[in-house]
Amino acid sequence: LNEDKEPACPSEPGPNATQTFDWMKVKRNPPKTAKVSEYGLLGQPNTIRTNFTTKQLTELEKEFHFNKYLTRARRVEIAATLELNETQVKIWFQNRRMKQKKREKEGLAPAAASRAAK
Amino acid sequence: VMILRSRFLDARRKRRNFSKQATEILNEYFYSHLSNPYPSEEAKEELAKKCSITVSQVSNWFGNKRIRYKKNIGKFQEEANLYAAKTAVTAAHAVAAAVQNNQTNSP
DNA sequence: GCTCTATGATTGATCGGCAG
DNA sequence: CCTGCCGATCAATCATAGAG
Repeated sequence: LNEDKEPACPSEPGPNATQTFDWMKVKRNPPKTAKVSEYGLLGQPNTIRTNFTTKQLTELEKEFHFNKYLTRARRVEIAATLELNETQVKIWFQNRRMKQKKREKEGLAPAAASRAAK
Repeated sequence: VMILRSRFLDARRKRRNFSKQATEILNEYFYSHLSNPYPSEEAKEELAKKCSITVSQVSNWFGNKRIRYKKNIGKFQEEANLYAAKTAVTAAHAVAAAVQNNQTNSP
């Protein structure tokens, strides 16, 4: 189902200096958050980004305040309650921790920055 | 769908476009490093300071730039040539300065 | 003033590397 | 060998700023 394949790609030296470097070719594998069973095997189960519901996010957020890290048991419990994979719960906490760290960092730097700016 | 509207909670999304000067600096770096537009943490901090924005904003800018650039290289061709020429000039100046410095310091 | 595009930010998920 | 975490990044999307 993929029609990649550009008219020219290998060594296509454009007239100008702009070439096609490796980073431009990087392709991420599509999310495999699927549980390929259910519904007739069309080819496209869940290769898309999951949209968490407000309820799920609220619960996850609540749990995060309780514990920044999950135990295997807690993860299984939460995943079942919110109808998510253990992986999704795991990844959510991972991202949440990074977000937390980013905020703490951004929350302190401005003080020094505003000093010189203003 | 009703769930998606919860996005309104992001009041901080009241973004403000970066100054033209900041964008200029970011683009100069991007196009002069087009073979690998991934600034190190140190480079990001330096760019952030020069642009008067946060390091996160620099990261966001490069993230968006890289994705959008490769999504439609043709659309940025003009911009790419513009900055390529600009950096070529500054590079020439840098070389000239280096040469002169070399002559006066290492006889 | 409104429609359409450019752009900054957010976020679920991936990639590579490291530790256990 | 396998699993979780970190840091960085991707990729799609949201919401607004700005161009026409």
